[in-house]
Amino acid sequence: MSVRNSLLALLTEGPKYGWQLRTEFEERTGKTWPLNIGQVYTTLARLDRDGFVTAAAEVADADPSQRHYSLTDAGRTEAMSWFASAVQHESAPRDELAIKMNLALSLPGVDVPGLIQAQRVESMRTLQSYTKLKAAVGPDDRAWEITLDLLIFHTEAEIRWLDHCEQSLRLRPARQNSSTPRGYRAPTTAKSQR
Amino acid sequence: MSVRNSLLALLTEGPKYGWQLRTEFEERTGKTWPLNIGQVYTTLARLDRDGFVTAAAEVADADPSQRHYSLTDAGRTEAMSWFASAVQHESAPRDELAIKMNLALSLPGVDVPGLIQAQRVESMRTLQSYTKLKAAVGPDDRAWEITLDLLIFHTEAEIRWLDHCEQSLRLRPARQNSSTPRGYRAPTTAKSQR
DNA sequence: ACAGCCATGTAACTTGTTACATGATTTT
DNA sequence: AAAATCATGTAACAAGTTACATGGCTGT
Repeated sequence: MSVRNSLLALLTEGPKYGWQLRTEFEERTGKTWPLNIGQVYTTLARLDRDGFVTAAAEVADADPSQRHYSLTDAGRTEAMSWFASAVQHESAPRDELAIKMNLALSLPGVDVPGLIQAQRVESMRTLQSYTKLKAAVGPDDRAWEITLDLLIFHTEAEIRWLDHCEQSLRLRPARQNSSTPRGYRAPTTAKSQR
Repeated sequence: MSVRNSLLALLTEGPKYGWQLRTEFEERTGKTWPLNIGQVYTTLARLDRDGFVTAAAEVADADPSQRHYSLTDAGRTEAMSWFASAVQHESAPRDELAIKMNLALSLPGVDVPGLIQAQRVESMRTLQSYTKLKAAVGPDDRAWEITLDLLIFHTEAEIRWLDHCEQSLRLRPARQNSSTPRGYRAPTTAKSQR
């Protein structure tokens, strides 16, 4: 929903056209997340379909090649409620790293220490690149600065967690999979279950 | 790709059927992310289409109502390379909270301190629920435990970041939007620009 | 008999995303 | 004249997700 909501948010300032929305989105988020121009148009079309925006007929001094969109009442409400509501993390998108780690620990033959090390190398590389970028941020560019801060905080948390996992693994090595599947419809001929 | 990769990973242990895949996924990830059974079947169908799994013809002692799938060579390669590669965070999915904060700061009329406070309340509520859950984890359930640890680390990082933003805001309040859009095709009749 | 779980699958939809086609204007 | 930038849009696909339909088996 990020792109969708972002376009609605930008349109609270007044009618804007597709190319402009992309430029403003990228500028205001510190150029962290490039936005494909095609996606702007598909998203605008869907917002139009859903009644959140309409093509603005009259915009003063507008280039005729620019198609401006403006918020409907429903669109304005939607944008406001986005800002008013907190981002949920409980029923959040599946965390790929956590899932991977869990499965790696429960499957035989996966090199868990290797996985941890590879991920740590990658995360530290990422963290360093953020740190370098942050040192080069201009004094006025708060967007870029706080975005980098969040990314840094998250990456640091991830690295701490990797250390944590490694230590847990040292104390209690991964079992070679003795889990007995439960809860399935047992074959009538009892035996099986590897 | 999380669901897709997880199913491939689980199938490295041998042929399994849809319902079993759902149960094992949920058990091995600490029941953190419920997996709709329908999604298992749609994902399996797509994996089949893409040549990563095939319907396993012969599984000993199998209930005829259970349709087992097994990995193809391509599927096994895919699963292995998932474990071998690090999760990328640089070109990562757009962080909704960072985007929201940036837009809120750059738009007039958004109650940024209110937004921060609402998010903090939510994040602290989430953190507390994780902490309570962690206290109740059984000694054997490493999956659940490390998953909770990651969620806790991430949530703590987020709260610290919210504090950080608030302080930045105190030092340097949000401007009432004096940004002049640049880089667009200027209307021939110079003037405009709101 | 009926509820509930095990088990399969399909249809439909959402958001994100890219590749492609088209053309005007501006700069080199 | 060619290249870059501004500007629009469509087609098509990936992945996630839910709602619905269907049926067998198990326990009360």
